[in-house]
Amino acid sequence: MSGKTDRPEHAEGGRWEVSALLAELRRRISEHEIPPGGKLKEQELAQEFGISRTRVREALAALETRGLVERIPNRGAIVRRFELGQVFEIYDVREVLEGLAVRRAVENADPGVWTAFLEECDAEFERRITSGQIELYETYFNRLRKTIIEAAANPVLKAMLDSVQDQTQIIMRRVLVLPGRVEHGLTNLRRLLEAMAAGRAEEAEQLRRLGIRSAIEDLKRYQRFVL
Amino acid sequence: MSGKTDRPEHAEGGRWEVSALLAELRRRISEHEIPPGGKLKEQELAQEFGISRTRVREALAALETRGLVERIPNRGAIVRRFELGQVFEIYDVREVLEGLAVRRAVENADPGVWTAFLEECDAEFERRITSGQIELYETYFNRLRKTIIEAAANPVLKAMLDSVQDQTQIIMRRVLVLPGRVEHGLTNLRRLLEAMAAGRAEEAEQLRRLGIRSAIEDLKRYQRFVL
DNA sequence: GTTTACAGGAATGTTGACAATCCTGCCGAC
DNA sequence: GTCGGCAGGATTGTCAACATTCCTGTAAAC
Repeated sequence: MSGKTDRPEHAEGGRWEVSALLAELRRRISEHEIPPGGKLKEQELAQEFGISRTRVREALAALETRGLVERIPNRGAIVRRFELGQVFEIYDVREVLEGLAVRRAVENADPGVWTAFLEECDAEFERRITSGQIELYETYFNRLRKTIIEAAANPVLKAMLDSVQDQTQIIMRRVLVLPGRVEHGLTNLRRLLEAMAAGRAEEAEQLRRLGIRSAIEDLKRYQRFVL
Repeated sequence: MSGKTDRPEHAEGGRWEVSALLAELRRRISEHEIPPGGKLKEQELAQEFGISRTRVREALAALETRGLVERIPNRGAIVRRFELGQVFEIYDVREVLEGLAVRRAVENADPGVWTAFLEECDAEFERRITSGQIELYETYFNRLRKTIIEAAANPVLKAMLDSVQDQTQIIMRRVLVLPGRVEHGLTNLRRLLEAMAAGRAEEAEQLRRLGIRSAIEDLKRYQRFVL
């Protein structure tokens, strides 16, 4: 929707810029552009975005309460580093939240939406993914997930899911390349979409939770390679 | 020493004061000391706490990301006012989160903890509550809830539950006084504690969720009196 | 009587400067 | 050679002042 500002230097936006900085920092952290433990220097960011340090600090504080950075007094803000145990904690919560989202989505939305996703997920699609184009799966899955959360129509739920997504995006991307993971994920996904298209909300919720647990199992099994 | 803002000797916490202000504001909002829609003036708070407006602003920003206040540009921060629909949205999420907490608590903690709670919840206890001492129920329930969340041992889950608790404390206190609510709640609670003491995690989770849905049903039924 | 324009005051938004703290490189003692 | 102290620079924390925006009361016009 709202295009990116190519030039942060012309400052007419007032308060809009601090949220732009916030979104940009979220992206950089999620995309691993700034690695865990990386420092976020206030002056640097202030200069880059053409705003004052005070406003940068505001964005940093917001990132802290979102759990993306850690602020040590007098030592600045660093990108938070997640222990494996914390990832499991996050996914324990994520499992029930995503399940709720799927259930509400099935209850609210037209089944045709899910049928369309199901048709898109055909043999040719699977062949292309399993032959190496994993980013295809990622794109497809993110699109589906976004549609589900949208259909769930619960802003509180959406905010919490956004938060956990930010915190775990990188690590789950690493899980995607593990042997057999996408195949397993696709099988789960088809069953999930079938249940959703058929309007079986309870079953869909359970399948979604199963899919998440399955991914976590793979993470546990291969944790030495992921970290 | 003769300054207007001579504070006690332990006042040099630096960053400690801003979190103290944050906690105090959280309390005032939760306790309805500042009503929904009430304004939070920066200068007033700065003077009361003997700190600068900049730090007050920091606390206000944190409250905003926690969803407790609403900040309108150039018009200041007001305590957020919840529509009934938003309360339902929050409780949709809260249901699955509290359920998860109970399940993990049963899995982690010693069953004796729940037996103790169960014994405390006897006929005499119920008589005193139903004869008007509703605050007894509230205290007891909050204690149990805190124990459960503690036992669940998941900081991410705890943070989210704290957040929803802050946002709904007042409205659920109003629900407590509705006809038959505490009686209904106590019955649910006993069954829940029995399941927990017996180590039936799945059943306990379902019972906890049932209890929350039941409270929400009462809220729906009497919504004209609650709002 | 109602509406509109406008000035005065009050509150918020933003900035640059100053103070406190921490990290780094260097130097001398043992 | 290693350890501890010690400036000097860099970075964060805090503040008061200035700029901007919004609200309010007053008065004139219709």
